[in-house]
Amino acid sequence: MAAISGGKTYHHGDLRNALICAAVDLATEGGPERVVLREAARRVGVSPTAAYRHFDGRGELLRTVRTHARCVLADAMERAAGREPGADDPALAAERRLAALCRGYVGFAVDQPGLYRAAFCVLRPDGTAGAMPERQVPEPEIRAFTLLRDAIEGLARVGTPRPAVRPAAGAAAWSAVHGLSLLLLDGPLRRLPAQRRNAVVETTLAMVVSGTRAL
Amino acid sequence: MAAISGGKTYHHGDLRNALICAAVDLATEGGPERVVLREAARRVGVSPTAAYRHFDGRGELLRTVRTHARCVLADAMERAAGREPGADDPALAAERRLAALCRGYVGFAVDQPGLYRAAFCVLRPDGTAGAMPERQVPEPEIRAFTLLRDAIEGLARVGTPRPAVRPAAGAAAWSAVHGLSLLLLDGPLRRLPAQRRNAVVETTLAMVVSGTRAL
DNA sequence: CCGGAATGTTCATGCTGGCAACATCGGGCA
DNA sequence: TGCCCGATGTTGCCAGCATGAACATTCCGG
Repeated sequence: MAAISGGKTYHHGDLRNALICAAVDLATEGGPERVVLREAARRVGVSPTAAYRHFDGRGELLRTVRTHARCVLADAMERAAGREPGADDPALAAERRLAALCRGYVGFAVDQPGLYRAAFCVLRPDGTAGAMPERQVPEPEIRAFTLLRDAIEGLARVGTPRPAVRPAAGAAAWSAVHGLSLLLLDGPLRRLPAQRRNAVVETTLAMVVSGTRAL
Repeated sequence: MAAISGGKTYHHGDLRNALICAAVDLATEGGPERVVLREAARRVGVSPTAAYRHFDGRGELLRTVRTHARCVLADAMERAAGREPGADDPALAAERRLAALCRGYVGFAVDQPGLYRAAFCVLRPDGTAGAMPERQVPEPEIRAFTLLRDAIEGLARVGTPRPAVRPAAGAAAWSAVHGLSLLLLDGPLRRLPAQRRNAVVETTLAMVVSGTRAL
């Protein structure tokens, strides 16, 4: 992250990484719209156009930040689930794990609003608004989603009365925590005092868990 | 919306409204970030700075668009609920109404992605990132939310076993449909074929309805 | 040791938001 | 009736941003 020598050389040596770090910092501070090529370059101490040697443009840089943010989010969820004490009843344990993952999700969003928003910012493919499906890269799986889906599957496996696992159940749970996070961040639930906020989170989690069970 | 005479006069006569219309069109086409003062002015055929006579700046214009979009969203929800056939069983009717409202919500988001995103875009208060709580205008109630909350209250009133209506239940339901909408629009559920998308919507609705009942 | 490929820099273009000074119109008041 | 002032638009200007072209420097492999 930091260059070894203090002596400034013409070549930075690790510009790409340095730019990513700066951009992540920017996103952390002010969300995706704050991720600005010139500012990232400025912080690294390099001319703006230098970034073009390593990224196609602002979009590419933002995409990289987004990938990083998604990764950090999933890590936070796993950590939250890891802290959850086990339970003798496997069904209870599965429920607790799902709830813990969701809590981790929302907690990350609240603690790191900028990064969270960057994790799900929309990225215009490019200026050409034409047809051309071209790059049909299926887009790497988002680990946060995988975690939720697996937790729900686990819930279905041990649950009583062992509900059929609907393929869309993961998306439903994800919708709830995602929407909740955004409403808490920029939405109308923004200024909720911590106490009330917690109540909303727990209510939503209850809805998700029992709603999933009933699917 | 349109000026009566074709003859261009120095004074537009209804610039504020014309700008709002143009801005709404822009939002419809490309979401809130597309709402650009200069472009709106250009479409109306007026100089950019003229807009400053009617709006404090881009933020004000966007805020107006947002208000409009929220209103249109609520209208769409009410229309969707109105189309829903009644039921003899009041509990069933209440459930149907809630589901219909939710379907209207998501349907609007999918049909009008730009407007929907504008309806919930985040608006930096102003450049001054200082303290100064100042304008504590409690922000007008969002009708879409009110509709959901009332529907849930209605559900609780006639439901069996008549669950206590949790104050946060509305927020939970809102979270689900909001998150679902965003995941469908820009999120990873973007490219879902209509059939699969419908399945996800219905599953989420089922989760909301039964999850709310279990609260 | 040297020349090409990487990597950075400067310069230029075109977009945006925003401010100040100036121009024009139109309605109310003497 | 006529005139003046405020509302409304305009031109000019500046700063910040994305992006591309042409040029400079450095590093590394043959």
